[in-house]
Amino acid sequence: MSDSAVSAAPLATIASLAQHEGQTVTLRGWLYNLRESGKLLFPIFRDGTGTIQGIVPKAAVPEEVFTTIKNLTQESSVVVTGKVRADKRAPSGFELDVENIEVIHRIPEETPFPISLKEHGVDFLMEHRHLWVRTPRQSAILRIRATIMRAAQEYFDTNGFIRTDPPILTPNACEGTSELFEMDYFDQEKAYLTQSGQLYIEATALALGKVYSFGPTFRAEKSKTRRHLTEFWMIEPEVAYLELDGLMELAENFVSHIVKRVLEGHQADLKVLQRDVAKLEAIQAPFPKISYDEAHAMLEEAYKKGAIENPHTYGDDFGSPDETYISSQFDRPVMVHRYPAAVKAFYMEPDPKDPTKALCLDVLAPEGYGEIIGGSQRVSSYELLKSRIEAHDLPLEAFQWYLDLRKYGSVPHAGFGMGIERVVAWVCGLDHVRETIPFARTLNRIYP
RNA sequence: UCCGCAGUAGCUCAAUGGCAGAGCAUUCGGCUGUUAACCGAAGGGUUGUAGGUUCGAGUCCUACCUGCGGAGCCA
Repeated sequence: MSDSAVSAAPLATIASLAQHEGQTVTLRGWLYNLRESGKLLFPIFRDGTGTIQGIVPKAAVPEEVFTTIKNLTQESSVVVTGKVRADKRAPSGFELDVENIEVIHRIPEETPFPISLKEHGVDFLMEHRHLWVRTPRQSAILRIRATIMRAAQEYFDTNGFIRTDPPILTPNACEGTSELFEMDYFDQEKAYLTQSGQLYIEATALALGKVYSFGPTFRAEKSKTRRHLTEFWMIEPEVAYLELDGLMELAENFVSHIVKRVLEGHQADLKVLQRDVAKLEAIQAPFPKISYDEAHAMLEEAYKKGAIENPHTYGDDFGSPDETYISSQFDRPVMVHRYPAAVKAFYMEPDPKDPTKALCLDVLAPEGYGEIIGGSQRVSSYELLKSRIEAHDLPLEAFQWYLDLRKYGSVPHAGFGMGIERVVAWVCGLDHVRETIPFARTLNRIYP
């Protein structure tokens, strides 16, 4: 096991082994699992890009190499040298004929790696999230998350948007509704963690035309559902002179682009997740668009057929089961627009054709995943906005700067926010958003 | 906050009010094509906490703690 022998072969990653068929390469990673059959060992290695099974016949390697591998423990870190060989029996199509190994850190058997290959409960896994992320499934999700974030930014960056990041510490509620995380801001003041950058990017949109923000947002709501985190990432475009129709077009092109990028780069990961790829391939703009009234009619029909448990009251927002039903009726995301203004935020522009409705949209992901995007055209009239702020009992002083935007060259403008974790959950086919972020923050967990 | 469910070996789970068990993990032994390998053996327990009922409680009752699922709210 000389170091020179180990380092002599060129470095490779497991994901790129197809390019190294027949060559001897060096992999740097960890032991994922070890099976043995007498004088034959089958160590499976992982390196963050994938997994590969090594083959170690006792007769083919020095005694010391065989013994070292035979005594390895799960998740011990190793540098392995071996020859890449195509093999039909291997799930990835390739195997590694191990020639040499260097153990970087061997986990003692008294303290085995806690996460075995067998089934575990949610609480145990979340308690060991720092180790859980090593498993193939979790790694696949995190790689797809990275692509979704990159594709989202790429779409805006290549379409003339300027990224302008709003503050994370804010002086007041953006919408005056959700619960906020509060903290002391030096001596006299309170500060709050942002729940949306929207109001701030309305300001930068009027400066730069097309902008977006991307960062973490915080909600102190005591929600405990598969769709909620207390800390989540949101990407929000805001565009001057954009109206509702244009906003819907932006949303469908944006979402289609993201799904396309995942399909291009993550076939292997989607396979690990056992995702039905055909369902993702159907995600192409344009998306179906229905009004709140039409959605309400669908729900009435569904209730008559017994497809949903409770009737939907006209005028109310849609509940979680309502959204799930509506979205499950389409093979691509459905855009629901023009909700009753009364149930929506104060800053949404009323529909000139029916002022009781707001020029807003929700995008509901298919397969019952529910809302991934919420957005609207914003009130552009100073007087209307001022009266709305007052009607919602919001402190006028705090919104003075926001009102200024309507005082100096106000224009129609619109934007939306997309929750990254919900998109990851949908694209990966997961049943809970806690697996979509490296370290989820939920109502009952802030560790690890 | 409300409704429902659950806490037993490191993990996943059994156990009619009557001796606390299995699989995996760990250790030892066997096996040259295994795919969460398999076969044999060993070690491993204050049954979430505090009370109560009972001859006897993992099991029944009360309170609390922790977690899970759902609702509301939202992305």
